[in-house]
Amino acid sequence: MIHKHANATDVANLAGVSRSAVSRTFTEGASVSPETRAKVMEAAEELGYRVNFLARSLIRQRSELVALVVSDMDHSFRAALVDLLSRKLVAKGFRPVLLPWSEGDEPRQLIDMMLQYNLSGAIVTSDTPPAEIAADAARHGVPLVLVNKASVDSRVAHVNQDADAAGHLAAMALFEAGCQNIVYAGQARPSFSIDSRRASFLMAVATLGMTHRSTVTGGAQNHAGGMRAAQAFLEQGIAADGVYCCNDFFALGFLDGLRGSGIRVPHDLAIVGCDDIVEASWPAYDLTSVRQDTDEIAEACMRALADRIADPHSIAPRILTESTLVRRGSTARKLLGG
Amino acid sequence: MIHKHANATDVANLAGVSRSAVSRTFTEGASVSPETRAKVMEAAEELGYRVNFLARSLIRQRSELVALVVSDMDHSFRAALVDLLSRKLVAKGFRPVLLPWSEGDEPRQLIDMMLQYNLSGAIVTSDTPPAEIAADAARHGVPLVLVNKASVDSRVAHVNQDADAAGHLAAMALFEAGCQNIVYAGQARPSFSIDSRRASFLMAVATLGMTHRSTVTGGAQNHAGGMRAAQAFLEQGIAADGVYCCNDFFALGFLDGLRGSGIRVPHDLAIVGCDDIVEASWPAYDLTSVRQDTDEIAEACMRALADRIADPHSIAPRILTESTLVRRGSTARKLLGG
DNA sequence: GGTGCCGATGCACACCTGTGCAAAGGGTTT
DNA sequence: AAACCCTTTGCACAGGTGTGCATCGGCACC
Repeated sequence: MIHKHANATDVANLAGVSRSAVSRTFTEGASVSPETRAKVMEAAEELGYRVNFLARSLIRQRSELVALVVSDMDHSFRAALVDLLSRKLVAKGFRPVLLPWSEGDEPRQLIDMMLQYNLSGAIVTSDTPPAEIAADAARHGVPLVLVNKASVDSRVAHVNQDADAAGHLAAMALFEAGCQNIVYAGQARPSFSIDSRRASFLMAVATLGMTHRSTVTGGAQNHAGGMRAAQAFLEQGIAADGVYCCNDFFALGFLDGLRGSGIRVPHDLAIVGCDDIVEASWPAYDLTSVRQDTDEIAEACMRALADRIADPHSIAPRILTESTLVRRGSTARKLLGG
Repeated sequence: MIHKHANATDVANLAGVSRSAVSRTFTEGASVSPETRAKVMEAAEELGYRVNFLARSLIRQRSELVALVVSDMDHSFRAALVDLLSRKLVAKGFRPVLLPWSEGDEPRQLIDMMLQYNLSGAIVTSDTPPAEIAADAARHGVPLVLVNKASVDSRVAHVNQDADAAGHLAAMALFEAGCQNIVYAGQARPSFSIDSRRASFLMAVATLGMTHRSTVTGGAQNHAGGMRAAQAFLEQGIAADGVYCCNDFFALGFLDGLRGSGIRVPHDLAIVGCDDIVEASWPAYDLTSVRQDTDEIAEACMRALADRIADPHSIAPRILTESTLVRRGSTARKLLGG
């Protein structure tokens, strides 16, 4: 048998109070006497009453929904971040709406959603820069948090990896491993987070007295791209003893691309990645990596979102997240006495 | 400047028609003359009008929101499935609300959501069986689709891997590799999808004349669990030439756990996993696997959901998804002339 | 006892849309 | 010309809730 879902009016009738009393019972900070609240709660329990959030959101002009815009979810760094973000959002009473993003998608979809659902906010971890989205969000007063993206609007919050520190850590790892001739491996297509890490890495390489020999690219920033980059590296016969890859996924592909070539890691070639995804720690790879703490990033997103919701018109925060170096076998040359 | 979001009434005034005409213009299958529709569209464009889905959902008693309940999103099979599901849902006009699920979470959260947001439906890919959820969903007429879970209610749709076929394929892969003495490796905690695959695998092992030597376990069904299982396998000195792992993530850990032990894969020991996650194809592992086609699963979920929405009171469909064997190096013993 | 204050309560409006119903209008058939 | 049908349109109600405002009752204080 299908129960018709109970109304606030139904509860009010059963409890012998006005509907306002019911509403106030379920509204934080409203003024209700303990006795009325008790009566209401009892009646609500009996009827299985639940506040209708659609109606609540309609009148409050704000829903508990938060858009989670994400591309490349098959990348485990992204998957881990989405997992953490959705957990933290739910813990705070929000509802994350997952909006998968593909290269070349119309930004209209997100803008539509912001208005159609009175979103509480949106968190964007996609790599393609949706400039219009930022402007529209700001114009309509929808809190927006961008992760690892170039800053586009002073009313939009940003959570970015400290690219300078990250690039420096990567260079330092290769330096400590005794490297002199460095190769940077990454994708061809420009991307804000990747490009800024690359710039600061190259600067640190120079500062530490190492030489940037060459840059190899390999299509997308994933495993296949890394394999292709390794192939290019081998074919060009570049004389290098250290490689920094744009991210871990790519670095794992690079390592796989070297298999069977006779080049030994780390003895002949030290390798460093970025992100510290879980696969980097697996024995088959044992990859040294510049760790991005997904928990810290997610936490920063929550802070930024709360800030925007509390005061949407103030200047938006820009939070820098720290990176740490996780030393593993792929840069252990010195320890091996090489 | 913050635009007050335009009303249907605003659009009606600007277009010189009634509000009903505006509503009908944006309602599929409603009766509006082409001229009125044109006038309305023009006015809507000018005001940047968008239908408020909260109000629409409120009156239609049904929102476009679909709950996506998922645990272990750090498992790349799950991440890939969630990615596909959310893409397909969005393509059909739904909005996936991500509800991360942890072992031991209260099912109340999902039930609340079903009623508070007038969900169009829910897709559950979590492993822990929320029996109450199924009953409540059926009682309130909310379409529910369970993926790889035991059947709990005839009004709930199921999308399950054909476990018999999958178990048979795994056994066949080991048989073709020339194996005789088989070990099953998996987690200790019971799980419907894993357990049913195990049962049919063991039956096929017997049918093909091979011997099930032993079962080793290793905590959770992830990489760490696989490594621990390999350790146990080595310590117990089990005489086996073939291993079937409960899933790929676990199998990769098992392979990593064997490194340095002197056991060569596939020469001394053939290994088969299940799921065919992307990492299985990486050269470092080159794992033979029983493939679960995530696209087929996601497509089946969409069909099941559509079926439930169209006719919530009919008997729910049970869709079996096919598995295929992806042969790779970890069972290539015969080809090597071993 | 009168006055002022404060918390609790109910009324009524607002949030924004979909749709049944009746009416209107135009075209076709008898 | 009347009768009929079909498409289009507007009115008004429904969906379920939050909250400002006025009212009311009780309590403290002078």
